Amino acid sequence: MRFKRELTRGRILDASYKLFAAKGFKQVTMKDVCDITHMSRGGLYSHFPGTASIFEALLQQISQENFLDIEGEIDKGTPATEILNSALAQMQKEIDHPEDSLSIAIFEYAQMNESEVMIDLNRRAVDKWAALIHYGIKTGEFKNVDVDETVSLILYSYQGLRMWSRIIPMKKKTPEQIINHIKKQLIP
Amino acid sequence: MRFKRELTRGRILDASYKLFAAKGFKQVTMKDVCDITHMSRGGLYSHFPGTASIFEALLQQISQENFLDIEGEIDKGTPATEILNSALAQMQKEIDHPEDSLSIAIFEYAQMNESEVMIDLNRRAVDKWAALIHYGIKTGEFKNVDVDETVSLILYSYQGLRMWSRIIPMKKKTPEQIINHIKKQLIP
Amino acid sequence: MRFKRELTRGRILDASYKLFAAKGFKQVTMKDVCDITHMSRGGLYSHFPGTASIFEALLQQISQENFLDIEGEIDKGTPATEILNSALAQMQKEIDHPEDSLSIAIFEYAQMNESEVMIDLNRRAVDKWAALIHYGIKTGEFKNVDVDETVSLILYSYQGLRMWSRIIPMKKKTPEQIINHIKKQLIP
Amino acid sequence: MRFKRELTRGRILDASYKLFAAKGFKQVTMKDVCDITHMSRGGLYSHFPGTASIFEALLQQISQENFLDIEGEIDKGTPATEILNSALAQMQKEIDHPEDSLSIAIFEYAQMNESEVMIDLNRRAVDKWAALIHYGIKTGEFKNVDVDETVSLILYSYQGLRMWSRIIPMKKKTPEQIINHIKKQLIP
DNA sequence: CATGAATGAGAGTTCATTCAT
DNA sequence: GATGAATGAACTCTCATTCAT
Repeated sequence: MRFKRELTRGRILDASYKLFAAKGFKQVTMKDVCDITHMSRGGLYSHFPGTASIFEALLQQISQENFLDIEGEIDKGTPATEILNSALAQMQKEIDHPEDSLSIAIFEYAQMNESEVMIDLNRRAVDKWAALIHYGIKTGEFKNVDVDETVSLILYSYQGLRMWSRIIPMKKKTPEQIINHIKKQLIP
Repeated sequence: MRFKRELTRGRILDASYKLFAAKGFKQVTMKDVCDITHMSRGGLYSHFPGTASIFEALLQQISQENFLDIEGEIDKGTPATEILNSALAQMQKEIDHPEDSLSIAIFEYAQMNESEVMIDLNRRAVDKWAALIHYGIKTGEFKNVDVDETVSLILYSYQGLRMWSRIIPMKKKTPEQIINHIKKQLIP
Repeated sequence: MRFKRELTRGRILDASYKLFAAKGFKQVTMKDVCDITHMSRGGLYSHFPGTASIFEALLQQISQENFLDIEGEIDKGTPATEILNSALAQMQKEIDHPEDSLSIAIFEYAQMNESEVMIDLNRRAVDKWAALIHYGIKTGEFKNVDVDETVSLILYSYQGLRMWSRIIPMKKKTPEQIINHIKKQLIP
Repeated sequence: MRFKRELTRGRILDASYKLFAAKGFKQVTMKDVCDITHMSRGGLYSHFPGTASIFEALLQQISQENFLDIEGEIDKGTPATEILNSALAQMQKEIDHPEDSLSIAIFEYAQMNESEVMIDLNRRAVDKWAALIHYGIKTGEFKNVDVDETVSLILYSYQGLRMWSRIIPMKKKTPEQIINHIKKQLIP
């Protein structure tokens, strides 16, 4: 039965991903999840004691899927420019399809839960980007920029973009401009 | 009695500003507003039919208060550098005191209401910054940057900063770095 | 409106007295009270935040109604024997009509709430009976019994009686026997 | 397999005894029993269809264990005083350790189930004590008291004591006083 | 107009009980 | 038989909203 339990759990997570992506964190109720999964109240509660718990499981899953393994690529010796392009492409993709991303839900969740999770996620993102830039500078592919400053610039302009792209219609070229700007900072 | 009505309205708006700043938009209930204003349910409803309505009145008020009248300063011939510094200082102030700002509430409100308000606010911000940068370029104070790109950079990195500063503890120098970066883009 | 509020409150208390007397404390839900008072959920909750709160109000009321003012009678100089007879008659009445009494509900409530209320009620009962017996001894109406022991005997056999009379059919003479026993202890 | 079934049944009864003693009857759920016995829902249900059924089995068991076999002792010719002392000692023990006893659970159960069980238990207790007192009177060890009255006094003051000792902190000497009182009634 | 009592919809949560495996 | 996943009923509690006074 272990197996069936895992299956249901997976089904719940998949379904609620869609809910959270569409509605953010607070707006999703256990009833919503019941409805979308066609499960009963009690059944759902036996898997997760609340939406926060479901969301945390999703965060776990996401952070393990590890969108782009920058450190791994560095170790493999992939050129910094190539890694940068992949990472930026991924960013662009998320901004272009904001409805598929948990960004807003994560933000709302973070607001309500003084959890270390966000601090952790942030720190890991900072570390990744810092590693990439250091690496690019060392290989001579990147300009000798202020690493901290550049990382901040990348992360926060990205966050700003991806959150507001959910709110206001954004010209297609806007994220491209930001991404270009970042490239110009780094690539000679 | 027109006058008294306006007073009460003002009292409601002042009180709810605090609520929205502290709790965001969705989390504020009409009951909260009743409690904080010591008004009766019916009384409050006779002024505003719901929290959205209160919030819209606040947005109105804010956009009229017009934090920095960039166009006005340009007309007065204030040096572009000086206007820039004021504008950036204001940004920094808001980021340093995120608990006083409606940023998150605005964001939440925008998410739930496909309202033109956000688009409008955004367009006006874009226009202001574009005007400033054009002006600075014309007066020779600013470098000949890509205006659109620079405006996007400023606005979205600012949004990213001010929203995430509510969520994760941010090093004091982080906003300074972003602001410095912006200055470096513009000022030779 | 103060007046109406008090009226409703009284209505709720009257109705829930019946419920608690019939079903004990735990078994009564807010829904039961809604049903019996024909009030809505929210309306009821605006008066009392839960069954415990209603019950506490009832206890308050009861302890103020002050079934028999033993101290008062002593001050008035009523003969001890007469006071004793009244007090015992009252006990008998409660045991004969157990369905009208909150005894079981009080017991259940006490079990769930480490409240001082029970300790208080108990202490007051002890004090009353002790005062009466001391008084009777002083006036020479009562035998020179061990006051503490007699009070314990009275109170606990009474409690035992009134609780078990709810559970098992009790011969009419059983409480009479106990009461007679008590009288024999005290009256020469 | 008959054997294993009995074992499991015993395990369930032992575990639920603790639950009932700690929480009373109503407060114990089938879930609690599952948890404490580490059994599955279905497994438990295949033994007992509900908490009432478990409790009834416990009552059965208890009444068979026959805490003190008064009739047996009488038949053996044990002196009435000795039997009385044992019986009272047992009472005192239960009052001193109310947390080990089902008293409250029994009471709650009786309230909810118009069952003959309580009437039976009560009748048997009455019979035992009556037999003992008659025996003591016959052997000349006890005074020639009113048997019915004395039995009522013993049983109900005992019930009162043991139930209220769960609710209010009771002075150690209180049960001793009651027990002494009983002894004084019987022993010249 | 203001008041605040009352309504009722709906979210959260817990369990007794069933049933496919 | 045993298992434990799932169901669904029942309860608690909170608010937006209405309406008699």
